[in-house]
Amino acid sequence: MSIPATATLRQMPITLPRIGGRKSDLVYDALKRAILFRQMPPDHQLLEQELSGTFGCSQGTIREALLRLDDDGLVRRSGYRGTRVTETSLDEAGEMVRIRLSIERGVARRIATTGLGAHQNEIDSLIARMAEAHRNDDLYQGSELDRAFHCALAAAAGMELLSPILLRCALHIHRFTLGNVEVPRQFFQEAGVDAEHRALLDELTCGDPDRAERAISGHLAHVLGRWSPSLYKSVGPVVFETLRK
Amino acid sequence: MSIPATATLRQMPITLPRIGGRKSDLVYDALKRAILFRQMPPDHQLLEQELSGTFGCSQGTIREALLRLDDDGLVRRSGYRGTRVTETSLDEAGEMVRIRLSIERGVARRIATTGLGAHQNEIDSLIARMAEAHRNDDLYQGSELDRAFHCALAAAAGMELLSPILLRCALHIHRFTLGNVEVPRQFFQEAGVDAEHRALLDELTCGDPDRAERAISGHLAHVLGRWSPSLYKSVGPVVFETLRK
DNA sequence: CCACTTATCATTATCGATATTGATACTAGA
DNA sequence: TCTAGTATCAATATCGATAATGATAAGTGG
Repeated sequence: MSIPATATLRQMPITLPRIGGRKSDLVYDALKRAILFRQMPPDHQLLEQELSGTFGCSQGTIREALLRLDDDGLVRRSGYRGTRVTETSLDEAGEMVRIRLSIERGVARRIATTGLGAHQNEIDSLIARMAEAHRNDDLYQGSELDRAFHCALAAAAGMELLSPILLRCALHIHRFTLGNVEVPRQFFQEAGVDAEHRALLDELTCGDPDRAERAISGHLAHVLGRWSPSLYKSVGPVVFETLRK
Repeated sequence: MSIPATATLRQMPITLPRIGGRKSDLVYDALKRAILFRQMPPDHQLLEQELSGTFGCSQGTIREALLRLDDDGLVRRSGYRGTRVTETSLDEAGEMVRIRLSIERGVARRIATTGLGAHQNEIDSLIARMAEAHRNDDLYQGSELDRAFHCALAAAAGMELLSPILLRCALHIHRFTLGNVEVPRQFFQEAGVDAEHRALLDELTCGDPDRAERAISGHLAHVLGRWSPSLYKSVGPVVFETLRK
C-alpha cells in the first residue's frame, strides 16, 4: 500500500519549498532572495511576461508575487510602466533601525509582564529552525526566520498590527546587511545564534521590563554591530543604550 | 468632429473616480470606504466571486483589490479560507498614534532645515483639494487626502521608505476615528481645515527644528482631540508635549 | 466507540488569451 | 522648423474558465 500524497506532504518541514504550495510563493521567494543578495541590483527592471517564461507559470501568478514585493518596498510598480527594484541607502536603513528598536523595546517590556502565552511553542520552534538554517549556511532562510522570530515576539506582546511594520523594517535592514556583506563567511557560523536567541528569550521572560528592554536593545546592537559595523556606527551606539522609560 | 475619449479624460480632476482608470482601483476604494465607515464590520467575510458579481468585473480584479487591502491591514487573507475584515482596538490605535507621532516629528525637523524642495507644488495642491473635499462634506476623500498630505511631507523630508509606514498608521487611526465618530457632523465644517494646514506648513518651513516639531505635534494633538477625544486621552496629552531632542 | 479514510463543498489559485495604457518615434501641415 | 496629431510598441490590466486546496461531514474497519 502506497502512502497517499497528502500524508507525505504533511510530514515535510514547512521551511522547504512546498512542493504542492502556491506557485506565487515560490516566485516571490526566488525574486526576494535575488533582490536581498543584490543578484538583481537596484533599478533592475522586472517584466511580468518574461518572468512568466522563466518560472514556467502565467503572468497572473508573477503579478501576485510582484504585488507582494511592492508591498515589501523591494520593488516599485508604476502604472503601465513596469516594475523595478528599489534603491536602498544607509540613511534609510538607519531610520529603519531606529523604528525597529523603538517597536521592539515596547514589545520587550510587554512580554516581560505578560509572558509569551500561546506563542511559546511557535517561538521555540522558530529558534530551532533558525539554528538549523545557520548550520546549513543558508543565510536567506536564516534572515527569513529571524524576521519571523521577532515578528512572533510582537504577536505574543499583542501588537499584531505593529508586526507588519516591524517586519518591513527588519526586511530592509537585512537587505542592507546582506547586500553589503562586510563580514567573512565563517564569522556567520562562529557565534552560536541558537544560544544567543535562547538567552535573549530568558531575559525577556524574566519579569523585569527594564531588564527585558536592555536585553532586546543589546541583542539588536550586537547583531547589527556584527553584520554591518558601518550601519551600526551610523545609527550610533548611544541610541541602543538609553532606556525607554 | 467629436473629441477623442482620451482628450476628455485628461481634463478630468484626478480626485474623481477615474472613468477610464483601473477597475481594481474602483473596487479597492469602494471596499476601503465601506470598511473605514464600518459598513462592513470587523470579521465580515468577503468572497471574491460574489464581489466580482457585485462590481461587474472578474475575480482576478477583485483579488488585486483584496491583496491591497490585505497589505493595508484592513482585511486578512488566509490561504484558501477566505478574506475577512480585521478587528480594530483602542490599544492598537494608540500604538499607531505614537509611531506616527515619532515619525512625523523627525519629518518636521528635517523639513525645517531642508525645506520642501520639489514637493512644494504637490503639497499646496493637496491642501487645496483637502479644503474642497471638506466643503463637499466628503469625509472619505478628506481622510484620503490628509494621509496623502502627511505622506508627501515625509517624501519631501527624503524619507520615502518611511512613508508607507506612516501611511499605514494614519490609515488605522482614521479607521478608528471614522468608525467611531464621536463628534457632530457640523463640527467637521467649522474649523477651517484649509487655514489650519497652511499655518502648519508655515511653521514647518520656518527654519527652526524645535518650532517645527512643536507645530506638528500640536497639529496631531489638536486633530486627534477633535475627532476622537477618547483615543487622544488614551495616548495621553503628555506624549504630544515632550520634545524629541 | 474511536481513529482513520474518503467524499463533498466552499473558496482561492492558476492559466492563456485579449484589451488597455502611456511613452516614443514618426508624419503632415502651417 | 515647429507643432499637433498618429502609428507603433512595450508593458500592464482584465477576463472567464478551470485546477487546486483545505475544512468539514460522512463513512468504514477495528
